[in-house]
Amino acid sequence: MPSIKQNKEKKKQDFFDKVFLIVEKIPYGKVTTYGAIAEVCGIKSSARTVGWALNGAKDSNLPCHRVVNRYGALSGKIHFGDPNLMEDLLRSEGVEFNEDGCVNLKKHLWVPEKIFD
DNA sequence: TGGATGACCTACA
DNA sequence: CTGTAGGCCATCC
Repeated sequence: MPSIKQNKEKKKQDFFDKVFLIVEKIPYGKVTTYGAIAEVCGIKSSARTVGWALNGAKDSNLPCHRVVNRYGALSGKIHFGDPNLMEDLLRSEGVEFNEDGCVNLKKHLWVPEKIFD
């Protein structure tokens, strides 16, 4: 029986590709959230999967340091190798932090466009 | 095929 | 506020 399994391979590549494109579009001095990316990717209910995608993105040239959680906390800083690297990069871009070490989403939150509309 | 993992989010006590 | 629980989707073994 004929099977078209190659379509499956393409799908996962598509998902990663979406996340890569969005993160790559994050402007200077701005940050976005996993939920926002997930929504644009079409998996709004699974911000978790977005983080997983970034897990592979950290090996890429993507500014993963501009991706934070809902509260603006640097939840993924540990995966940068140096926990201080993420904060230092954002501060270097003019991003402000709160006492809790969270990004001031009020001023630096950036929502990606639905490029897949 | 299915359990385990993951840089999350929301809700409830 | 903290802890617990469920969900959600993709990947690995």
